Amino acid sequence: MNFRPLPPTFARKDTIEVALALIGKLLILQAQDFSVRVSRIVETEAYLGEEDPACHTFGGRKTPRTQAMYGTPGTAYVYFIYGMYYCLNVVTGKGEAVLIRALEPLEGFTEEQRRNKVLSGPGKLCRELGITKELNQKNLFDPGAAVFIAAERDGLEEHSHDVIHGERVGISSAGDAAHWPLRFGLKDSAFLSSPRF
DNA sequence: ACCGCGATGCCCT
DNA sequence: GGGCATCGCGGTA
Repeated sequence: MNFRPLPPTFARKDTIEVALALIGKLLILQAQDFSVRVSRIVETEAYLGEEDPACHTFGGRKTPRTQAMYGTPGTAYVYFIYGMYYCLNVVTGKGEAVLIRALEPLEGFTEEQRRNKVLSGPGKLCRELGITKELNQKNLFDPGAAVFIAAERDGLEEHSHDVIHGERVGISSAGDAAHWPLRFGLKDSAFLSSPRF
């Protein structure tokens, strides 16, 4: 598929802007056997660092796990949750990050996988794509890497598209922060995660 | 359609 | 030892 690399500084912006800008971008995986899988980012969530009760770095926590979140903007933060799932984030710097919540399979997937929406959820997409701690702290904007983010050429990204927003998912114990509208989705996409916006 | 719950292991106190 | 940025199942309606 035809894609356009993004500047390495892509994620060096306000976290909410990055969460919005990532909608419509491509996540590309190149395997050792030269097979390629391409998907479109259709849903993200912003995590606003030390001031955000729902964020892993809330209160300035510097632990082994949160190390990646203080890395260079554009690095991957992959964490393990509920004993069986990984979740993938794009670090934006200073302890903030954007969670990738859902993808639309575009290339390198079967019709059945598309029908079954195997990438519609933060845990599901990592399971299906084989994303694990191995990817933690890797640069996500290097077109030579096994996993990277790029823009779609002559595709959705070249046209205007509407983004909807809603409350974040699964953080009910974070007080008011649970209601902050930091979840973003591609309007009318059939590949958004549960629960509905 | 919605709701409740169990699985399962790491992280942090 | 408690909690968790999830998911899919089984029950009730």
